[in-house]
Amino acid sequence: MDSDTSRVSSRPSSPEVDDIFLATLKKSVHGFSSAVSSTQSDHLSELASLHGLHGLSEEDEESLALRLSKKDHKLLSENELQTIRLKINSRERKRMHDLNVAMDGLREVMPYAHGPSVRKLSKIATLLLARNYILMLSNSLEEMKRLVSEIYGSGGHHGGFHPAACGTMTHAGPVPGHPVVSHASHPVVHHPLLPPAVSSASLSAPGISAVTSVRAHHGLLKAPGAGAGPLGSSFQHWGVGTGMPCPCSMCQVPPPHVTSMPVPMPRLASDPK
DNA sequence: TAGGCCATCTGGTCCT
DNA sequence: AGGACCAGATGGCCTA
Repeated sequence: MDSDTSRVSSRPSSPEVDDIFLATLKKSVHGFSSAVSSTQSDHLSELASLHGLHGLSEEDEESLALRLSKKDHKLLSENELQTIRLKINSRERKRMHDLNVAMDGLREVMPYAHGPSVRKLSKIATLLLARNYILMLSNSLEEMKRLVSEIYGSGGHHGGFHPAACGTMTHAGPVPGHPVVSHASHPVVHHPLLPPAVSSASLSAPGISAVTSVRAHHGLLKAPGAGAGPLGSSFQHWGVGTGMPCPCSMCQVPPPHVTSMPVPMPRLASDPK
């Protein structure tokens, strides 16, 4: 959708239907259906009359157009077909709009600078960043588990720790040095998922420089370091104050299986594509 | 002006 | 059969 706020305002992802319809008509005049002499309602009303239907509302006419048999479709004029096409287009727009909403939701939870002065991540950058973020969090979790095992033994026993102690530790908030610290509420951060060139230096630059840098380094987003993950093995996970991992069960959730390669989305049926 | 990003349209394919 | 999904084409907007 939009790559910056100015484009958000000037190019909404869901333009008014009237505008779209007018644009479509305008395109039709220059396109395949150049003879637009009467309204779609007129044509559908005529067709409805053929089917013994009268006094149709606009919605009725639209649904009628969609329920017509193939035989009826052959009888449709270009305008009726265009009405159906508009309906299909509308659905597609809605689908893409929903996709963009989901993409915005993903951007919101990404550890990246947000705000009116910062350009939105592009879709591809958002997806690549999300992937690296997930990999990084998975690696962090693995590291946590490893340290817990080292400290409390292989049995994973909590020892003298009481769950109440959890509230005073990592659950209270992001620990300095932890990747989560560079979250949306911190506009200027050292970005854990990006190469140094696009981390603190780039993000601290005003305006578009941040994402411009991201775009200039797309390739770097694609390949997290093998084994060490996006952050490398030297990443510091634990609180500076306590230096102790949280031993509670929440911190020991089995990590998801992480692969170093993108996992293809499952397509339910056999898809030759 | 070229390139990047995006929204939209469109036709094809798959699924329910 | 209708809707969802997908990918290619197209054109607009913006930035360097």
